[in-house]
Amino acid sequence: MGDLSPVSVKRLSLYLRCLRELRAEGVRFFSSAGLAERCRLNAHQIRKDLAQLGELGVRGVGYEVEKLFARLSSLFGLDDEHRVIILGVGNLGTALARFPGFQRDGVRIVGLVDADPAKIGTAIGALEIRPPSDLAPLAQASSASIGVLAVPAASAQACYLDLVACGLDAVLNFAPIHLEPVDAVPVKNVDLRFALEELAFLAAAEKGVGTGR
Amino acid sequence: MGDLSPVSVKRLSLYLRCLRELRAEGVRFFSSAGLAERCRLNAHQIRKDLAQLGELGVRGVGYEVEKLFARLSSLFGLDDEHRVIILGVGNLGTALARFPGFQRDGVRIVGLVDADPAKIGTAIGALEIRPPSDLAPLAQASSASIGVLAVPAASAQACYLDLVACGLDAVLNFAPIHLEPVDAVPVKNVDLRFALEELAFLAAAEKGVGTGR
DNA sequence: GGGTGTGAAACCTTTCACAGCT
DNA sequence: AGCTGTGAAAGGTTTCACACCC
Repeated sequence: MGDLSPVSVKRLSLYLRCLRELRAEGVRFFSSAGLAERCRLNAHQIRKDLAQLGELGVRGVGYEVEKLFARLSSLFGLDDEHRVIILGVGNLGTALARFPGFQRDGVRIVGLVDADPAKIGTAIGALEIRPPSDLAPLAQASSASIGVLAVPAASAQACYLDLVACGLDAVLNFAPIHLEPVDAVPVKNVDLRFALEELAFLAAAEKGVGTGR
Repeated sequence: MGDLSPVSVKRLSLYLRCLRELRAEGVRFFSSAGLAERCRLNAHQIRKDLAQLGELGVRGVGYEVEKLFARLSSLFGLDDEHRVIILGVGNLGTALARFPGFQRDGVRIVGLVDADPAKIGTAIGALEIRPPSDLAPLAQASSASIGVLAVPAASAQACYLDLVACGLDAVLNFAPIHLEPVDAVPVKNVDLRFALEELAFLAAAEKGVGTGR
């Protein structure tokens, strides 16, 4: 089986979301065409994506919701819960800690760490904010697998290295700086400014600005 | 000149960030190879991307920082400031309102809107939070071009339509729901849960879980 | 010499057509 | 008949090689 491409993984994640909806609605079977309509892609692509994971469908019938849900959950490692530690509990860190999507369906936040003495000891929901010195024991005790960086750009690289040292498997970085991956610990950089600039381009294009036309 | 592909636009935005750094460092000229090293891409791709925008470089010499900076700024419509209105001033909206990248280099937040009566009248920085009924006059008075949705998923589609009705050019959506574009007002959906799931996949792959190997 | 711009080659992704199973 | 899985075609993107200009 060939490796999945990142763009394919992104779509599979979308399918998983749709499957959650279907499950909640009590649907048991569906076709690629039906799913296509729900997530606005075409049926060909969905079949290609799913076929990569093995023969999950039944010809002439379609796909079984539970079976595919189980397959995708296991693909994303979501049947064995991912434990997440957030570094940096400013506005963004707080928003992430409270974001429902970070506390559901195979993901659980198990730690909040911030260097600000004024914040240490306070809590968000049921989770207390801990000092950086507690990071390593916290990571070990909770067997966390994912770190989230919501710290200023200046400290992001150092914090990333701390997370790597704690043995985490992957890091999600919100600091507006490109982190260099080390030791095969993958980083996903989410740069909000990039998203805004992409949009600025679309907005400018709408008006025909800067395109030379 | 053919249209720029989204993936190309994303890279151009990255180049622009690097150019800001180079400008700050007082550099006046650079080569595609030099930029490649700085942003970890290959020089071929950079030249291809930049060549699409016209003959910006000088053979045997390289690119002039100021010239390219001006070209990219105008491409993104950033020389004429983009004015941004944020809908939904919860944790995420507050984080965005305070995010430095949303208040710099051709982007300015000009309005905060929230339906919560307890928030209306309070301020973030110099900006007062206004009720939804103020949205239309606010958008008009400030000639805003970009709307940011940081509202719950349930109200996102309705809020998007409100923004469209106000004549905005593009919308950045953080609600975990896919918005259907209408009236050629482009939407960029930023789903934080997707980012996390992509990462969960990478983390799981590290351990060889769910891949069948 | 040095570094850009560009057409061709290699590579990957998406779309299509249809065989094959129920 | 209906819908999936798959090999082939089409469409894009990235990489390469080299002509061209300073």
